[in-house]
Amino acid sequence: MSIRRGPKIANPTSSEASSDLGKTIQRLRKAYNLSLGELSEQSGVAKSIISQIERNETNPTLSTVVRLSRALETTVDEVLRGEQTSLFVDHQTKSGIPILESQDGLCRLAIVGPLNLVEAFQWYDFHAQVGGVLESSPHPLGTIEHLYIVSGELEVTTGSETKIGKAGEALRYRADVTHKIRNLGTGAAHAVMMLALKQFGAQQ
Amino acid sequence: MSIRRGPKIANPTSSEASSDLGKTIQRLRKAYNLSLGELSEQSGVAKSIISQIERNETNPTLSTVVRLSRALETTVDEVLRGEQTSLFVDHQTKSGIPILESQDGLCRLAIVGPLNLVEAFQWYDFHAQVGGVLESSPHPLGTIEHLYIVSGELEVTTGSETKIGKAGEALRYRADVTHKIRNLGTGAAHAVMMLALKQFGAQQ
DNA sequence: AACCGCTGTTCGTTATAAAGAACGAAATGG
DNA sequence: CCATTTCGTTCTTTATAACGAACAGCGGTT
Repeated sequence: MSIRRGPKIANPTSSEASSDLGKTIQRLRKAYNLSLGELSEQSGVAKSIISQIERNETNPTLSTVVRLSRALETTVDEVLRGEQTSLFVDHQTKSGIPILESQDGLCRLAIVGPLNLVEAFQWYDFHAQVGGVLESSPHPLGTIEHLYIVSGELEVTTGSETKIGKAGEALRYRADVTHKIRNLGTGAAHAVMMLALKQFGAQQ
Repeated sequence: MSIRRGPKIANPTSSEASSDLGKTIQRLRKAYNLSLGELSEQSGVAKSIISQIERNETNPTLSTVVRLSRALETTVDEVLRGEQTSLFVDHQTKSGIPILESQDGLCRLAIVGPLNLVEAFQWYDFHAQVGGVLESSPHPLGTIEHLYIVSGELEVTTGSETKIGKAGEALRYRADVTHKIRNLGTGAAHAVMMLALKQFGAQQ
């Protein structure tokens, strides 16, 4: 147990690449709302292994990591560095990493639908508990955000304008400025968000 | 041998990540003029393994690839995609991959000196057989190239100007335009090249 | 309850990645 | 010419990554 071959590696199991891979993989998996089984199917990696990787109990093979990062629409390096990006949604950088929870822990964004999205559109599933606030820094110029409120009540502030939407309503607003989504209602809120980047089809 | 577990992987050994890692690793290693033993020492990976990796006879662990790509001053993704960058020297992208041989196979560039170079300077060892031509696309604006000819005779063309240097002479020219180094002499030529990026100390 | 479908975990097995030593082939040089 | 070094490869052994199946923990039905 003690005597190992590698004289350099401090820690036998954890991948030695400082930032724990596991947490990042898990964050991404959850951001896509995938279960271990689903990611296993998508990536071709046994779910038992994914489980172990997420808990840093194994030192995965390169091919395994490649398959996982492909299924998660990202690159190996991106997964490696773990980049919290510190903020919430930051898609400026393509293949940016969507993140799970807002700072207050009350909001949750998840990428919706099939993987392999085209660049121009991004779908999200948005959950906000009472009082939750999601603040996003500006997206690329021309980006429009569509918010379809499934249940609850949400207030959107973009620039200096503020609007309130109730269940069944849809809000549409520019997302190339700082914007906020707030749950001021009495219960949890659920919405579907679409981000349309400028390129083509800014409408619909 | 035949029945494998992974239903997805076509080829058991080769890392499944399309571009053969091995060739890239080897190209980088040779660009740094390292032997297997030396790279082994620098990276902490057994040289036998590096040998196998270079011949795509193994499916390396992530940590192994990380250690190698660190020692080779690059990133895992860079190594993965193999990116020939199609051209010869292309340092625009930091952590760019220096390449071994010119298209005609007659020139050879090798990074000189210790690893962990600072950004602003790059040292190369340059060998050109008779008739060899090294054509480089422009480096970042303001970059100046210094060529100290150790032996042989070289002709440098930068923009529209052409000069010839003999052994013991040094040429200095702008490298932010397409430039060519040609060995028109009767024997092989050997030179040391320094690339000075604009930032500070364009002279020295 | 017992029964599903789902989650994530653990277990047993097999193939193999990694290390180090040993090897043969060039290159060096005395 | 035969020793020495250095190169890359091959060999042997050990630890373990990956798999699939079996498992435990939960909600939700009938």
